[in-house]
Amino acid sequence: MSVRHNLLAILSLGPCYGYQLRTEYERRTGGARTLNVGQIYNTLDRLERDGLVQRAHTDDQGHVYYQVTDDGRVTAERWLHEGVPATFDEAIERLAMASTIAGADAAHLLRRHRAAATDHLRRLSARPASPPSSGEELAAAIALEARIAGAEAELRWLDRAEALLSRAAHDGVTRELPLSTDVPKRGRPARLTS
Amino acid sequence: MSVRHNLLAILSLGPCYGYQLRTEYERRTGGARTLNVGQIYNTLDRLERDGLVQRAHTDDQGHVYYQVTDDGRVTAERWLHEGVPATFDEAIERLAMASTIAGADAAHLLRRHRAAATDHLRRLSARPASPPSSGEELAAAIALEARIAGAEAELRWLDRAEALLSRAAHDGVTRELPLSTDVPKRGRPARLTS
DNA sequence: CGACACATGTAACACGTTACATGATTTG
DNA sequence: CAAATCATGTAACGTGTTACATGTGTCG
Repeated sequence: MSVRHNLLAILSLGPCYGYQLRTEYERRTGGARTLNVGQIYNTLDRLERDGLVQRAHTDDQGHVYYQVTDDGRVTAERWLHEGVPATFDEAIERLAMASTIAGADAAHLLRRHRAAATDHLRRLSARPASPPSSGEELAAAIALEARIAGAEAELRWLDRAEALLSRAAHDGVTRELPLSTDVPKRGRPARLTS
Repeated sequence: MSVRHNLLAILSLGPCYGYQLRTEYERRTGGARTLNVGQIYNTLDRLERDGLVQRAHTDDQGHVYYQVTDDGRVTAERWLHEGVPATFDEAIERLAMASTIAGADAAHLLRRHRAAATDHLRRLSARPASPPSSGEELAAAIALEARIAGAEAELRWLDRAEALLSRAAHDGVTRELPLSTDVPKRGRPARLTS
């Protein structure tokens, strides 16, 4: 449910065509993942099937634009702001995407994530840490430590992210990224002359 | 590729029937995830299709046993010991499973994980941390910090896991879990008389 | 012209998830 | 008998991944 929601969130900024979504996706996720182009068209078909996006116009260069429906806008909004991310990875995606979206309350989202992560960590730490006395308990202890370390990491990351956000605000950095306006040029790229 | 490999690793300990695999899976992963039974049969079919397991005998109670093929044994072995887990989650699964398997060199696996994680963290930290001056850089910085925090968590977890393993060895805890021998009883469970 | 990036799409497949059907067995 | 668990399976669906086909426009 990740690519799907990310694309929907981008489309909520305005109509895009498929190839463009790939660029926007990478800009807004720190270039962590690169999307196979085919998957974009796949996902657009599925979003359309579910009534979250519609085909819009085709421009004079043949770009096929899609736009969110009302349903899609609500869904994107909910994905960004409601509920609690189930995994660290999902939290990252949501916050990175939210930080680039005008109107998204990244600071609020961050606080909600932190509350959830704190709670999660508290629950994990609640169990008594008597040393494992069987192979089964040992495996469980190893897995439990992993979840604890993950929750701790999430909290530390949220602190650093908050610092980044407030520093950026202080420096007057405009957080929100509008859809890119520079039109990619087709054809073989000019040779680098460095 | 996770359920698949875990089931294969369990089967490399000896023939199992489907429902049994569910129990073994949960014992060996700290009960983190509970598997829908249907998925077991699904996965067994796919493993059989790929020549990694075979149907074996059916016992007098109707339990349908599966056993690994030679290919399957090699694949399980490789999954546990070769290569480097791509994600934190995969590292957890592998180490927890390996810790319960006789003949698996958990300590060796752990050292390899640590080397990979150290390297990964070093690469992530290499980039200059000049404060982001655009929304795009901000998103990238947030994502990067997440990856760094995750890598740090993995290292800390590996330290704790190593401590758990060596403490268990010192305490004489038998790490390896053989396939459970207690036969589950069918039928409605006896009422708790606490 | 040939290489290469932009651009759209199709088809097949992998894995995971869930709902459902079916039946045996044991307890209350 | 009714309820609950053990146990096997089937069918459908969702997302992600990849390979492939096709075509356009530009640079060298």
